[in-house]
Amino acid sequence: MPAKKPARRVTSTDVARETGLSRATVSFVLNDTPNQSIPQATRQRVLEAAARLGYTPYAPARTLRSGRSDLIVCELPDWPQSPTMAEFVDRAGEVLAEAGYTLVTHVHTDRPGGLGRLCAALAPAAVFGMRPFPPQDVEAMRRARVGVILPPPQAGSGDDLGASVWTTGIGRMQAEHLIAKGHTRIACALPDDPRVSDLSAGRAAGAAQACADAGLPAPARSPVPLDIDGAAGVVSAWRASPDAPTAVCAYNDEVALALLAGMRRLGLSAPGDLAVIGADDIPAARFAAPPLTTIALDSGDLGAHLARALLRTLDGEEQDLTLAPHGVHVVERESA
Amino acid sequence: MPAKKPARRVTSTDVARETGLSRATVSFVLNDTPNQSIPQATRQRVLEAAARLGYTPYAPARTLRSGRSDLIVCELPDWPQSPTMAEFVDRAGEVLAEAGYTLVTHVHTDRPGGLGRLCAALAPAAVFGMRPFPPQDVEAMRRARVGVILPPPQAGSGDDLGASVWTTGIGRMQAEHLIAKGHTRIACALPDDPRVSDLSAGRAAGAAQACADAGLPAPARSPVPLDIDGAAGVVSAWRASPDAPTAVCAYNDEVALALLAGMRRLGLSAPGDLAVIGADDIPAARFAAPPLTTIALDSGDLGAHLARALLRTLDGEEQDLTLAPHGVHVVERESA
DNA sequence: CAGGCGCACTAACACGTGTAACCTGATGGT
DNA sequence: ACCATCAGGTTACACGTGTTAGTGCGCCTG
Repeated sequence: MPAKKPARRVTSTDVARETGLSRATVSFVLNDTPNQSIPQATRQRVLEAAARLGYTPYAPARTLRSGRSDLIVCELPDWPQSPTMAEFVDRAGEVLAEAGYTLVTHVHTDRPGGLGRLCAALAPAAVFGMRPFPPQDVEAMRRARVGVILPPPQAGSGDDLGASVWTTGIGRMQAEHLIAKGHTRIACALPDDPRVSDLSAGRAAGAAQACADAGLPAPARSPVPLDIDGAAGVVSAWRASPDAPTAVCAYNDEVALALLAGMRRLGLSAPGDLAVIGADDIPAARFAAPPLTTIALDSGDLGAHLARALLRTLDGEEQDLTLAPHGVHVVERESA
Repeated sequence: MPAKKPARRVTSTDVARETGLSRATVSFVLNDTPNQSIPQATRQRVLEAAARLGYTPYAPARTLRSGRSDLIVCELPDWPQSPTMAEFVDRAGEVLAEAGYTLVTHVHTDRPGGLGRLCAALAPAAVFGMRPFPPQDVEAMRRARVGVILPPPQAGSGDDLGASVWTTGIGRMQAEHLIAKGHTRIACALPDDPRVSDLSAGRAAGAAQACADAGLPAPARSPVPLDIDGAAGVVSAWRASPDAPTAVCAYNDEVALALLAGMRRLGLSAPGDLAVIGADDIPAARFAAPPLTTIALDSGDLGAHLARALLRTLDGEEQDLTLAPHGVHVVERESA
């Protein structure tokens, strides 16, 4: 491997010259364009030359010509990413690759406009994420002629994609588990991180629905600081209140772990003094004291499912995107 | 907002027609090409029309013309991603954006070739990641004329980027902390996940270096299963061995949490019976019992630093990429 | 043997952009 | 009076690809 790089790109013109054919014929072979009669011998000759020269079609030119790129952008949340998330992206990418698309991800930043600039640079066929995009970015995507945007910008915050699976469904399942265990006074523990306020509100709303269905009072919502003393303070406040909750739905496993640590400091333990259920099933959950009961979802399946829905929408079918809560289930350990 | 979408892209021809100027003049204004005399009035007119029409230059065409794209790909590892990771990407993206580049990420998958296809589709200016790329992908990137690849493929696994900061440096600092606390018999706890075997080996090697520097015997390496019983088994085995370790460097916080849980099951506690130090400072670390001492690194700074090094390399400077361990430090809690 | 027809292939255009080269008046210097 | 210069533009080409509209040519058929 020489250090000098001539830096000359191998184009389809090169393989045309190599085979003595025209560039058009080469293109027909490489894309197996239908309604073209090309003898097997020629076909072989082209493929061989292409492989020998190491020809790779230049995507920008292809995109320019065809008007649409085969890229799909997935916006990753900046909240702590479980291995779950990697699996989600992995499976979604697999499904999309099968359909000829290429998946790239983009980590969300607080500065708005980043996603918009990205879409201007990529001209992707579709963009999807787990929560609604800021209007500024949506505008940029529209200008970049992005075909499909998920969740759709016009959907209210109540019935969009994020709400259906990652939020409402999870919160509901948390509360249902606690209710099945006999609890009647339930609280919701929310993080005080504003970045996830919409998500946490959604999960709490799901829990509230489950309580209403069971004829129970709506759960109180308390922000929980992510340090031991702060969490202990919240627990003390709960126990001092007139209708003290006996169980709590934590926004996620980290909030739940904070609560368990706070209880430990107060000499309390779960589930006896207070049952705690988390969400996401992060690896640390099983090592907590006591091991944390939580909600897991098979995000691999979810990713594949979502990707398929996206493909259908790209094909023009007006598709409703309310996802069935595929494989979301309770992982029962000891804390609830 | 009408439902009908004419789906016509706004091109620079449109703004030329709108202003009554030629397309070239428009281009000169929008890129403020030097050595062109354009009166302020015309300039204003163009900018205004561009804004009014919502013109966005079409990246594929621009890339095709200029030969180089402004994209840079960052391959994210599929190991559990701490918020740390998001911060790393965020800061790196910020620095690159200042220089006119756009950062996209791609989550690593086990199937090789994914990254290669991505590069063929994006034709990025550079690709960087945290560990060496498989040869198949490197070949694809070379064909796609990717300018800079980090870590460079020819570098051995000993001195590349990943080894310098994420592995050796961290392992060394773990061991140094334990040695400073008076420990002389140290063990290393490795995960049994093959995906991170190279990383964990690097961290263990760093710890071994520190021990050698202090004249201590090389630490034993034990794989730790990520469940309580398995971890407890490893701890028992250590204590039964003739030269039982008094402290252990865990590959990361999750392994450390597993060890703490295993010890708890055995009725042991840290740091009295066995000191445990983790790495990464995940949020759950501070909620462990006892709170976990660990190594944190300011990955925001690290990302910015790495991005700047990448930019220098793109500018042609032959840059050595051994990163100074920026802001890696011990977070001392109670477990060690 | 003229005409029609499928085969194998090619010439030429379009996509949207950046830029080098050229053009046209007006002005200034000698 | 004449050339040089310069402001303020425009024309034309290149980038690499996909695709439409042909173009010869051999073969079959009436």
